[in-house]
Amino acid sequence: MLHDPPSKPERSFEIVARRIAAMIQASYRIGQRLPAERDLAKTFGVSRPTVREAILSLAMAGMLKVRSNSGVYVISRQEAPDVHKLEGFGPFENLEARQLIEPQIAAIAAQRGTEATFAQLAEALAMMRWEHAQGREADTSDHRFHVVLAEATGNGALVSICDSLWRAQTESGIWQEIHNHMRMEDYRPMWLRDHEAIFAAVQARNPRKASSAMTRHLNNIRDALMVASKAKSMAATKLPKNSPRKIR
Amino acid sequence: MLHDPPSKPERSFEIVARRIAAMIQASYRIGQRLPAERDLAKTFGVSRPTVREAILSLAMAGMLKVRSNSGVYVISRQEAPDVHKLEGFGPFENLEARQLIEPQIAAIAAQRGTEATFAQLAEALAMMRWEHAQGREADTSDHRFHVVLAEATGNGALVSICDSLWRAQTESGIWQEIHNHMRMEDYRPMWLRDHEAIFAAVQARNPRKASSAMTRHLNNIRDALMVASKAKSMAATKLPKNSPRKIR
DNA sequence: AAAGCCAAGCTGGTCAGACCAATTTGGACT
DNA sequence: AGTCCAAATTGGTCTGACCAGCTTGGCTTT
Repeated sequence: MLHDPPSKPERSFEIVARRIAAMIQASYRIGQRLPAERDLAKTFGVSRPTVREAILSLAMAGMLKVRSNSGVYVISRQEAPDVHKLEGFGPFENLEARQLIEPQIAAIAAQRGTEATFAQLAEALAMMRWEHAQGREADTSDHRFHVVLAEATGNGALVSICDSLWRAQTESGIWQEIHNHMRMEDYRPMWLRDHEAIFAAVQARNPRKASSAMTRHLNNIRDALMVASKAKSMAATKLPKNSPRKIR
Repeated sequence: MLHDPPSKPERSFEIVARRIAAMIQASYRIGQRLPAERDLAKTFGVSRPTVREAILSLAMAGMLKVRSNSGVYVISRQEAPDVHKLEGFGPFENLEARQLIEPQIAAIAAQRGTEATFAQLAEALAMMRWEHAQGREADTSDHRFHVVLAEATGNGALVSICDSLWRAQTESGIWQEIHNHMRMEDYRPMWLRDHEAIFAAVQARNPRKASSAMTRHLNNIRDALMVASKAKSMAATKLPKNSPRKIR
């Protein structure tokens, strides 16, 4: 009851999309037509609108092609960015990998970044401030900031890795648990300052500063994570239940 | 703009999506909430499912963020340029990522490696020599060598990344093509020397030497790749006749 | 018998209305 | 003034229906 599903309220079309993707990878060839929407709906036990949303998402991911009044066809057997499946590692392992890679990404971004890059980074920062002002976690903007930085390298492999690591970290149950046991408000100014420093260094086209700013940021995350991890284990031993929940 | 007026039955959600995007760029700020789906449907004179599909497409494009039971929020004023439709990246992008990561993996392996690590690396090297003696490509042993090195870091995330990058590289069609256009025999002694140097540095627990040995190795791969890539493109343009075509 | 033609049926595209669950909000109560 | 609860709001999903273009199979015509 306490620990059953703090789970992800996943939209059902996402589940259906994954099942369709799996079905295709298992037994469909390129160019082949999928069953009709109505049949898929019956197969998966959902309504047609849900199936339509799943198909649309896969079409946008470049996996399917919808031809009106004809059918849905497979145009690629691999779903876009699931190249790296990083699951089952602790947040500390994940963080170490980020510490290895992201400072260098920041350095390259400082060299190769364009005005468009800076604009997108500034956008992410603006959104982060807004989310913080709302008293909300800035997960979306944080994700976007790091991915945009990776995109600035022009290297799709690095984008994919950075994206995977970020997702794996925030989706880890431990990470979520920890967020419940610490006052994130105390850290938000630091997160914001970290990102602003990275942005400034990148925009100034200073690779070394960008790299060290990113290193500092990730070190701060690691420190916070260690504090929280310790607090959590202590709380687990001393507080059986009824710990004051933060609003999420 | 869209020079296809006659027979382009555009799906209505695409029209709605464009209108929403225009609306946002005209008068919305980041973080701001959009009107409710029902209101948008009324505004644009379409049904709610159509609005939902439009919102979903913009969400997948990284422009909007949907929060259940709360609303739809602007996270970027511009549509993210084909982030999700990476058609797979070239071998050079892949190699650059490896150049960023693997030297550091080697350095960490030199610090944390155990006797078991050294034994497995030596095994991989022995296999490599044997495969070369057989006149075969040493892909299996090469793969194993790099993965074992990553495993020596004790970080599962790094193992996964290293493994993914290696697979993506060798599985890329371009990589395979190139192998057909160059005499790999000429390079094998170099590959072997490279790996032996890495192994020696790791076993000597010298992180700096391990890192630079790995860098040298990857630089050699890059050079060979460039030579082969050039040779291939020249062969394609200048030698229509008598080029040893592979049967496809 | 072969060629062409047309209607019935699939299939995606869209619409309308309804209910649910989670979030938000505002007022009532303490 | 602070707390707490219930109603309103909002996205999530379902049902069932109708439309328009493509497909197919049978039928007519040559």
